[in-house]
Parts: sequence; C-alpha cells; structure tokens
Amino acid sequence: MKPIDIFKALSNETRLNILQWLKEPEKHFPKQGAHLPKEVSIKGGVCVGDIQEKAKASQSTVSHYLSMMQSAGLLESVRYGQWTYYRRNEEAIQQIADYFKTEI
Amino acid sequence: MKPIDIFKALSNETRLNILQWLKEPEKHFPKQGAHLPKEVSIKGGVCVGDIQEKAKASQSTVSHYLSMMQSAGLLESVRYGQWTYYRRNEEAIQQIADYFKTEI
DNA sequence: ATTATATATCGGTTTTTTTCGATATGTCAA
DNA sequence: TTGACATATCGAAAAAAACCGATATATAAT
Repeated sequence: MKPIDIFKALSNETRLNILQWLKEPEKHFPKQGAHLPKEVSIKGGVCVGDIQEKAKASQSTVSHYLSMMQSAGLLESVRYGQWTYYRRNEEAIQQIADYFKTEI
Repeated sequence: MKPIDIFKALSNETRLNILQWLKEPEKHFPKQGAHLPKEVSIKGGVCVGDIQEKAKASQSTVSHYLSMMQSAGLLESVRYGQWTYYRRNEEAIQQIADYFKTEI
C-alpha cells in the first residue's frame, strides 16, 4: 500500500466523485450492465463510457483517472468484451481506512 | 471539512512524515520545548525550526507546509514569543478518519 | 535603539499534474 | 475482412504545486 499515491488519487474532485458513485452503482448509473448478459454480472462494475458520461470529462481523461485509481488500489477492473468494468476494491479501501485510523 | 484539501495535504511525503512525527513529539524531537518555561507547556507542540531541521527542507517550504496543513485542519498552532508551536489537531483528524471510513 | 532570532510572506523558477485531441489497440458484428 | 465501437495510450499545452532565496514582520535581548 502506497499512501501517497492513494492520497494523490483522492485529491481531485472528479476522482473522488467516481469513487463515491461506485458505492451505489445502480443509483448513480441507471443504465448499468446494459451490455452484459445476466450470467456474467460484474457485481458493482460500471463501464468506462458510463462513468465518463457522468463525470463530464474527456474519454482519455477518465480512462487515465480510472487506471490511476486502480494503480493506487482503490479500484479493480474486469474486461468483458469491448468493455472494461471498474468497481471499488472494497478490501483495499478497508485497509486504507484502517491505515488512516491507526497511522495518520 | 474539505476532503480534497486534506488529501492534498497528505499527498506529500514530507508533510505526511511531519504529521506522523507529531504523534510522538518527545520521541522525534528530543529538544522539544527547550525554549519554553515549564508553566507554558504547549502539549505536543513543536516549533517550526525543529520541524524544519528534521524535515530537511528550506525554512520557507516548511513554514508553507505547516500552514497548509493547518488550513486543511490537520494541525493547529500556538504562538509563544517568537516561536510558533504546531501540534496535531486530534479532534479534526479523528473526524477525517471517520469520514474516510463512512464516506470513502 | 540596535541587533539577533523565529517565522511568515513574496516573487520567481522548476517540476508535476491536469487535461485534451489524436491515434493505437482490441473486440464485435455484418 | 471490413467497419463500428470501447478503451488505452501518446504527445503536448496549460494549470497548479513544489520549492527556494530574499525579504518582511514580530518578538526578544543587549
């Protein structure tokens, strides 16, 4: 765990929003999973395009944000066909919260 | 509480170090309180010069760091004579940790 | 009053981050 | 296999942050 990378990832409003939207994907991304056959349900995952639309930033920027958040450990991704689904890495986030509580 | 400012303040190694050093001031700043008459003990506070020496950055940089961390709510300061003592704002840090656990 | 010391602020340079459009890559559908 | 779409990566411009030395301010000591 690299706290500095994590805090950097969190110090941008759009990225922070994305992380929080992904706490309740159905609520914030009503179209969620439209592409997916039910049997491959990517629980809690949302594709880049849907996130981009809501974030109102360019495709390349959002793609970059997401991979930055993934490198930091906040998100994980699954590719299904031409789509990449991102979801929160709850285990890592939990660890970070614990780190915050005990080490900060 | 402005989470983005807090995360920005935390996304720098020196600033993160300072915050952690201040968890145990006596341990990390042996000279601590040398200037102070005992009756004005600034519990847990360390003066800018001592922090600067340990942080190995310029005086202006450290001063800037400290005021940035104070604006974010992580630190509080007390001036005693020509010295400014900084210490952790434990209450605020606790709130931030809770915010992290519930909102992030 | 003058000098010394601690900290804050100013002004500017360097480095990093943000952000985009263009392009590359990978996948699906016809 | 060609064309359409989703995402990733590249390269660059603009904005922000890092960081310093110089200077200002405030207090203390002589």
